[in-house]
Amino acid sequence: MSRDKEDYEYGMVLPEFIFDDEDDDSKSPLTYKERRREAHTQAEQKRRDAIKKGYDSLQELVPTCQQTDISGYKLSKATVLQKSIDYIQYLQQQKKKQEEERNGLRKEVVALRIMQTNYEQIVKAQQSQPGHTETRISDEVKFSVFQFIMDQLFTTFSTVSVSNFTELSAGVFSWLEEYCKPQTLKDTVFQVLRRHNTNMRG
DNA sequence: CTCGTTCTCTACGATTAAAC
DNA sequence: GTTTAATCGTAGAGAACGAG
Repeated sequence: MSRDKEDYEYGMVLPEFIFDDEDDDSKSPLTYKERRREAHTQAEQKRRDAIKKGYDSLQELVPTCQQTDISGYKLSKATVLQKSIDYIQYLQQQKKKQEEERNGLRKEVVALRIMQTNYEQIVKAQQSQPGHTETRISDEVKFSVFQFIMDQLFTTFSTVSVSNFTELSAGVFSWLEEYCKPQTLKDTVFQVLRRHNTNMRG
């Protein structure tokens, strides 16, 4: 491979084949310099095509870039880049939000599992109490008990003032204290059960 | 390691087309 | 008519890489 000294001044891009016929100018009408220039032009074109392809792919990927602008013209490269940046930032925000939501739900699941375990233990303890016998209580009796309790609560609640929130919350607290005590509710239940038994006998 | 070759990037001027 | 953005061809610098 022999080249003129002046050729080195360009320090340019060329595939090996360009130099193949260097010693025989009759094969090509183009000078060495011209051939180098053409090859470089081609390479540059190829590079620009790759960049263009990259912009096109980006535009296809980003939903906000998929439509052309109002006038119907293709979005500028700067716009494609800016919209892509905006979209990536939006996705990052979404991801963060979803992660927070997921963590919240996980905590909720843990709390609910603890509650479930507690309730299961309560049920288990009640079932294993000495003297406990499983007796079937009819839906009719259950409904009477429920109805009686609710009637009584409703009657007593009617004394609570609901004219504004302050009075309502104050009223609710004293109402709970007075009418929703376990002992009171227990008495109510016994009362209705007794009445039910009397009716059955009579 | 040096040298030659190839690849990649930047810069610049010219041109074109759309927007203002 | 001017401005702006995109595209093209060209030149040159430097990194990357393989051969010797």
